[in-house]
Amino acid sequence: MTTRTAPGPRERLLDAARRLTYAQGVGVGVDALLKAANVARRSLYEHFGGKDGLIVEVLRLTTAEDEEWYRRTMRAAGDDPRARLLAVFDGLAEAIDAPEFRGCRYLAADLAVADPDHPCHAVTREYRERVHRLLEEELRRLGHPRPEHAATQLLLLVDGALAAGATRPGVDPAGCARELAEHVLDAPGHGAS
Amino acid sequence: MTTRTAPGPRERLLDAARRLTYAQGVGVGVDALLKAANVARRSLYEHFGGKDGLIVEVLRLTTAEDEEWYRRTMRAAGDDPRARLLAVFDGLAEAIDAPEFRGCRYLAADLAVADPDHPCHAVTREYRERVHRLLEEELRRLGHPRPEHAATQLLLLVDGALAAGATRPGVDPAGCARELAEHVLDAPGHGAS
DNA sequence: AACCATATAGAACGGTTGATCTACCCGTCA
DNA sequence: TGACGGGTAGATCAACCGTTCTATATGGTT
Repeated sequence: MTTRTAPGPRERLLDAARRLTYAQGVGVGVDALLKAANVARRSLYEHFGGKDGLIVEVLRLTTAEDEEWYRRTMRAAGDDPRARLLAVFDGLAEAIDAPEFRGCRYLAADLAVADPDHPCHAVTREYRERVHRLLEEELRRLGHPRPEHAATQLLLLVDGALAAGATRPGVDPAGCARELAEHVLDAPGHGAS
Repeated sequence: MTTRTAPGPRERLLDAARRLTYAQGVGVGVDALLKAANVARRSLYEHFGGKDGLIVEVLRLTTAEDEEWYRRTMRAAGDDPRARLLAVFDGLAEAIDAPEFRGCRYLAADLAVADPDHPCHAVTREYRERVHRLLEEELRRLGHPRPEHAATQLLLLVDGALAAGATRPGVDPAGCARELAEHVLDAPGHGAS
């Protein structure tokens, strides 16, 4: 039963780690995490087995949230598949404009963790597959002739927008990506006059 | 005078750092760099003042090389601006296919170094501006109605392709990006029949 | 031959890392 | 009342971090 009480050490740790690993990368020190979460050292190792376990759990949590963000964003955009897909880029624009925006946390994690067998890569990979399927499904509803290919293109635009948003302040990457996304959606062949 | 003799400690360090910081990120240890370069500890601090100095110098070096790569790739593609711009994405496909490919080193550096005042950010930022100008100039030659905007879009496609190439093995991000790049180049209004 | 800049090799520094451990505190439930 | 699980606080550990140091070797110049 998950009643609404004061958050325990586990939740505090997850919340602090979500913020700190995004702001400073997965290289944050354990001490900083403990201090930010106001949690005893021991609790970390009891709940997550170590720093790596905490990081992977944070990724699991945020991927689930972000996937839900895609669903919510599209749901709020109505029924038209085209509008729903373009709404993703409008939402992206907002996210990039946020002062704490620092790029895609999953790309950052993948680039920062050199070991290809580290469990965090499996989490990020599955997340991308889920988003890809989400987009693909919507493209199918739109009647797109190549939904899988187009989904890959949209995902590339999302990644590009997040990267540009993190590295080129002052431009409007989401807007740029949105224009290109329109070209993706307007592929010939799905004759929905 | 820079005759062709056996590479000194400085060059060996730069070469080792270029490889290791790309393979393992800028978080590589000094010991690993020294061992890979077969260089005495002291040489690092005499030549670069410290690890940060070495890293920044590596970024300066590789950005110069990569900018030259853009020029060379476009030069080899002939005179037609359109072919020259699309050739960039063909070259990207090759780079992504290379076994040692691990994404964009500059994006990785920007995401890994949290301190916004770290000198490495200035290097990467200037690099992106230079590439942007390169693309913009070519778009101008093409007679594109919005060369600056289109250059931003092409850069976004490049970043997206590099990101997707690093995180989604099996797909062909450069090919996807190339298709979208064609849409960018085909913007209406530059009446080149 | 003497000198000097430039290497190398490696000890040692203080600080920090992630992880383990002991000691204690407190609310719950038997 | 008493035991116990879960939390805190903090000492402690080995390992590693980037840096500085001394001592020594090498190669070219005067």
